[in-house]
Amino acid sequence: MTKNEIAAVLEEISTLLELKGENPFKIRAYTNAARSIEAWGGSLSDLKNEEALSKIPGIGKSIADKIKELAATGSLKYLEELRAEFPAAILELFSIPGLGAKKIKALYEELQISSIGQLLKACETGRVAKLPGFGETTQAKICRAIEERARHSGYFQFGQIANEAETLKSDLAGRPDALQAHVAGSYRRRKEIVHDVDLVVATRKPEAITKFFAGHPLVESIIAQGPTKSSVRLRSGIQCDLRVVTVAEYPFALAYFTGNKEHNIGLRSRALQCGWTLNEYRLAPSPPDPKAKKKRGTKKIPKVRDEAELYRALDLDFIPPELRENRSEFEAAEKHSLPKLIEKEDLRGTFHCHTTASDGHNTLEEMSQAAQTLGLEYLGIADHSRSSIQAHGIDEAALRAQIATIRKLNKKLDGFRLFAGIECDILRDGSLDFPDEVLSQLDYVVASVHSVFNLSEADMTRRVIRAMENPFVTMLAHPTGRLLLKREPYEIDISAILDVAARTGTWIELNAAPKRLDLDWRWWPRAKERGVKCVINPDAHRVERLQDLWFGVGIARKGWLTKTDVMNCLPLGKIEAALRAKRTR
DNA sequence: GCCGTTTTCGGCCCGACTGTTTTCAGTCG
Repeated sequence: MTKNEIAAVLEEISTLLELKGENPFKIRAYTNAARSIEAWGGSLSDLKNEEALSKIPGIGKSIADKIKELAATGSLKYLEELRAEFPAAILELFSIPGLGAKKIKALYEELQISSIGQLLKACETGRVAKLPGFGETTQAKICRAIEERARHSGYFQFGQIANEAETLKSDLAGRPDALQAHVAGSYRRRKEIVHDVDLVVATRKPEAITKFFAGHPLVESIIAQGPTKSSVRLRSGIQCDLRVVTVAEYPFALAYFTGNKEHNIGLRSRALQCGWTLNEYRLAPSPPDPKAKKKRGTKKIPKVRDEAELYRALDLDFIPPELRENRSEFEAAEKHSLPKLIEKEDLRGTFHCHTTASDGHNTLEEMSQAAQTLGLEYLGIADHSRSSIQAHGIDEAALRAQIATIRKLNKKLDGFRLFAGIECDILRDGSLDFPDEVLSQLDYVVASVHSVFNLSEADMTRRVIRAMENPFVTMLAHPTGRLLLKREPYEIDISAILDVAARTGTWIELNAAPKRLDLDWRWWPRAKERGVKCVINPDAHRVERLQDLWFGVGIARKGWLTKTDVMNCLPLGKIEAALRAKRTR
């Protein structure tokens, strides 16, 4: 049972309690616990440990017991009992926008509807519209939502919607009536998966901005539209919300809609301690609470013109959006110990790229040229090794030829350097796809798993560790093999992998391809603690995809990394020494 | 069900929008 599966169970309990009409705060306690587990950086084995469990915020005795039962047995009696009270398919009704617990309960109790199929039928025969609290409009909306649902899942990789988000932002910012415009929400926090795009615009003419937004060519349909808030569906299928505020309200709205929710609660409670209330529009004096035994503070409310001043007002250093996940950023901001996060400009080169020699779409020369255009000082070429048949892996002869070409090209290059590497398959038993004699000819080796994903956690961990113990292995690529929204990570003990990385000096890749973003940002603070070095690689199979490095930097920032944590921030002169040093450790 | 520099009991974020109502409940973020 993985961390995310446990979170999913807590989420399901919360939904079932909602259907039962339980105490809303109890329901929220389960949702909070689920989110808390998801966001938590620890490993699964810690979940069996009572002390570690009780340190996770939002988890008390009752939920801790349930998690222990889940971790130990893989099932939970309490959940089974709850499930028995409703038909299994009823939960899928929650995926229809506009349907919540109350409406689903009514549909179930009045019309015995417990699946999307039954719901569609009932809408088509007009029975839904006759229920109290429903109507013709609601019925038609449900029909449309069911059709919409068939077209997309509602979840998107960050990279899939980045273009739309940036286009809308710059088009809105370009309006003469827009005084400020920004993308907020999970996109701004650089979450790997987003399910909507939030935009905030400051203006004196809300109607003009709203009208422009609703008529934008990227907008496919309008979901809701009011004086300050509009929701639309974009062509990609993602929902996009626009909030229109005044200039004075803008910093509050931007912070509020950037979130995340737990971070906002943290900000609000800090405001309360000062005797203020914080919402998406302003800081205001807290209304007197007749029940309060003692008076709260009544500090004078300072002027707030931007987000930094908002954080300052709450006695905090500015917290970069990527860190706003309620994972100890408040403590660090209070103690002035937030790290100076890595910036895009800090990257000097990168190591994991493919060419037409294996399954890439551009030649060595084209990739080299593109890297120089991006302003990089070096580029490592790591084509697939011979066992990766599906990726046209190269054999020893082709590899030797590529090494020779790279050495020759380097003689012509000035102020830029190509490194000869390989993305070497880690075979089933943890041995590598080429013998050491071949690997020793290269400048570096990227080791990765591309086959036999279904080993047990112990076997997979042993396999990867064996590869990492080879001194010629410079870095471990995409350590969990996940493909976001497509393929689950294979079972592997990342905590153990990080220990071995620390011991052997093996760099761990942050694969910047938006479908991977692996190793996950939640692990990086732990990696850093143990002195493990990161390398941000685009895994580019064509020149355009070198730009994925940008996504990698976002995730590295989210993992609290600075430029000293990331090997490819080293300039050319130092990276060569670092590559050599890795082999002679 | 969780939590505590005000607390072991009594709080727990709250505003926007929609649709069905005729002053508000439900949903969403």
